[in-house]
Amino acid sequence: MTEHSGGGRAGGESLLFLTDEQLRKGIEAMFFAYRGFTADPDRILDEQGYGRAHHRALHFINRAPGNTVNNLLSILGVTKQSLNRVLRTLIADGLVESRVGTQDKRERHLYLTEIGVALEHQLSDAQRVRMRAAYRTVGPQAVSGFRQVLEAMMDPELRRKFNAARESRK
Amino acid sequence: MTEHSGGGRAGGESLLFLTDEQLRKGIEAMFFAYRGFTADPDRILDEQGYGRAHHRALHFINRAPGNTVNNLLSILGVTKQSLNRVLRTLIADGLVESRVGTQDKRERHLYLTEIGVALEHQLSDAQRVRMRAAYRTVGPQAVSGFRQVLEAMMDPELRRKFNAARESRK
DNA sequence: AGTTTAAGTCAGCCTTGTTGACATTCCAAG
DNA sequence: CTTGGAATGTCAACAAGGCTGACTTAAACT
Repeated sequence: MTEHSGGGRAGGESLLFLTDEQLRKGIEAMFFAYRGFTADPDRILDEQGYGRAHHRALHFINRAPGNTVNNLLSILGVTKQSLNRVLRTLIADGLVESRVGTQDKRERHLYLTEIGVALEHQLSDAQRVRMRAAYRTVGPQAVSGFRQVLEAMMDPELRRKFNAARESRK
Repeated sequence: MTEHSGGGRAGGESLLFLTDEQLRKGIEAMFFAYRGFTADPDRILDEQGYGRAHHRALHFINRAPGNTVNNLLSILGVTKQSLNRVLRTLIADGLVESRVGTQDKRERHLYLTEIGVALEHQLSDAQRVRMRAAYRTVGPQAVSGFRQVLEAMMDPELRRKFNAARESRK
């Protein structure tokens, strides 16, 4: 079952980076880094009485204003009941606006209000501060590798969506 | 509030990798990649009636057998009540053994049993398959960058623990 | 006219996190 | 030897945020 890589079968270049031990370290690093990655926004969210789910909604509404609920659901990968609970509070609190579609009136298009944008900026600024510091520390080449590995780890369907967004925003 | 990087102030090398847009893409990539990263073990855990919390406990007990509960708590960053609930089921199911300390009998040292090891392997194998595929796709240099960025994003205290483990296992 | 789709809602369940209170056991310092 | 504090474990209660299932409404498609 366990595929033991590295060791004997190096070709032109060393495959030592594929040993189980190296992969295990990568797994742990991913766990610890994700914690650091969410720590700062989590603190802000907590003060405002929101959670990580609200942050995700704000992020993706901000990224693609006017997106429909269904679209958001497929990006976030949660049920509509779960998303709706979050969306309802954001709309009630005046951070998100839900507009009836002009083409198809069944659809609701989501937009951040002014104060929604303000909170989203506060959250993403906090997150970017950490990420910018990390990026600066390691330099552009390491960052390029980072992004390559992350993309390769995504589910293909999500990678498609991820790169589609890249297209539309240049 | 927003710190606009990139654009004008490039020195010797381009700082375009530090623009808000690049950082935002990094944040999203992290979100999607983490989902892919946990997807495979999550499926296995679900079949067995366990959750991600059980996986984390199994992982870190396996990594450092004989670790105390307190130590595990500080690594996982949860409350003892939360960990205990998970630990109790794992012990009841015979996946984890809790031995009273010989030096200090208040401490409990945690070990995986044979079937605990078996499940841990099943889980980490699934996770490694995806990571190995990603690593192979992008090559050793990208992997090195990946690891550098992850380490730089961790909280310093956790980075210390992370690297301490590297020491002890070579 | 009938079916499908988008969205929303209600109810109930689960996991996994949290606090707070409390008991036990044991080490170590006075 | 006693007592304070540390390590562990447990109970109860709660919240966030997932989930399923059932059902409504409105609009669009066929």
